[in-house]
Amino acid sequence: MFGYDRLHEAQKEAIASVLGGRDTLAIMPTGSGKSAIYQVAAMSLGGPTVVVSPLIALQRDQVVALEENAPGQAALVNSTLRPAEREETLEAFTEGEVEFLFLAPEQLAHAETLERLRAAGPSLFVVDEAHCVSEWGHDFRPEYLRLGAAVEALGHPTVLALTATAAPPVREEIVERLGMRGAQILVRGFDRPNIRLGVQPFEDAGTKRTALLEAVQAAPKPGIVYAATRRGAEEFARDLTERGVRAAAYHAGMNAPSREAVQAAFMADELEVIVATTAFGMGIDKQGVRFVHHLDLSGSVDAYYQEIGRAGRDGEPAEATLFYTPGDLRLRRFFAGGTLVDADQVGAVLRAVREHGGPVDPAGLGEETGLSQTRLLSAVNRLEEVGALEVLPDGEVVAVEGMETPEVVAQAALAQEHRRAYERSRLEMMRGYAETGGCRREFLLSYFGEEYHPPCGHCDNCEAGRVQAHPNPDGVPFAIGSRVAHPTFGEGLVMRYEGGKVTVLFDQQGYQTLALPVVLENGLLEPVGA
DNA sequence: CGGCCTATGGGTATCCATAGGCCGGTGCCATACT
Repeated sequence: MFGYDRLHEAQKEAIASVLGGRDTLAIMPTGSGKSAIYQVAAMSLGGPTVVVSPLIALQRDQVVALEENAPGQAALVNSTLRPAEREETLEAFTEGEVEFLFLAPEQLAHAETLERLRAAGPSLFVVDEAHCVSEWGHDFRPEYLRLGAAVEALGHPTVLALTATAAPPVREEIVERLGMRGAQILVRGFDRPNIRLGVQPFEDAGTKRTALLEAVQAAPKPGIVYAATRRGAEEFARDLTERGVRAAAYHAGMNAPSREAVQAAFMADELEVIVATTAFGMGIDKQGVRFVHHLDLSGSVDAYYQEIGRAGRDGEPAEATLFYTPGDLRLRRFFAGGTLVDADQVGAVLRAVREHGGPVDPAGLGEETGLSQTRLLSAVNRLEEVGALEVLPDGEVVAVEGMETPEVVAQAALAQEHRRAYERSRLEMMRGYAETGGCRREFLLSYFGEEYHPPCGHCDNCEAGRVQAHPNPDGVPFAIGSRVAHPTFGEGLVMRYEGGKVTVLFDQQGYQTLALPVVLENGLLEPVGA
């Protein structure tokens, strides 16, 4: 029906899991046929399917793809529709005339829309690009944190979450926030052996920039350069053009037609190099990208791996080099700070909600509390996390009875502190990648919880002969993947060993790297559980 | 968080030192206007 000759094992396993009624999280690389999983599962199940997708462009791509093999079976609902079209689409879905309905999480904030989806009796709820729950939900697109409530409101159809990249804590959060029950987690194919990994360290930004300009000029193309800021992307694209490279910038500050034109030109090989902020990439499946270089480091290893994963999709040799100066960390530290709300602001929001009595739309509390929309949502999310507020499916909030204000505010502040610590620790892991003397592939794969025995022979450190064969696994005091407890950081998961240090992913504080002699001398880590 | 820019004060140097403010990434949606 969808034009596939056969399915590979991972797809079959995921489909079988969904058809068995199990909530399923499938982590598989782009191009491995994640769409086939939900398409085949959806057609084999009785009821219709709701697909949550973060970008309108992705929703359109999916509908176009389905239109070829299952005409009339897919539709989308978003803000670009006229009221009459929207009405017609929802009607068709409720009547069972359409199998697939694509929408962004924000759509589920309408009580009426949610009710009509419920009336359709969906049997499958798909969350595409599911890492957005964890990456975007906290401050940027808070509706991502409400998807679990929407699933409940729809009568808990089977949940299928799909993503290409998710480290263990991100997986955990997806499962928890979506309210997945007895979740089956399937992980496939993280290693991309054809991508050569490297880092080029520099003392100052100017020298680094010139070196990257020269590297791009000399490199086989097409390729992608990631920059941290819009201005940085534009200036770098301009300098490449002056050097005779067909290059253009891509970022969210450009108007829609320019963005589309740049992307189309890159896809059609009219452009050799695209210089982009993080705005570029989701849904891009271009085969012959020969390099993904970074002018500035990414905010996390998760983001970095996703970005370099756009190289070498054809399996042919490709390069991923990070051009690094320690000063790059500055801007990332700022971003990792997130939207800060202090205890007073959290308290003000809680009081405003209580004074209101019944359910209230938090967006309307701006005047009473004197806070911006972003801060309001941030405060609401923190209060929800500590159980002081309940967020209804339509986004309105009610105060939970019987909670002491000072206690709640202190807890919410602590929750925010943990979130910050986690974000900071993720950035520290990115710095760890930039500064490691070990096998870079082993570093990346262990970050994602995959066992790998270095040397890989295809990263700068391995090529320079700096990497020793893997230390005897029996020689380490705590097995990789085992749980340990620390007197101040609490419990965590042992991630990796390198150069006399051990990295532990703590549940509350995130990634911490500890000096092994100190740990052993002072008995700082204790094994936990069986 | 910290580099960069501008304003200010001191004081008369073909301006310097310092303080303070500004800026920086990702997209949905609703609303007002042409």
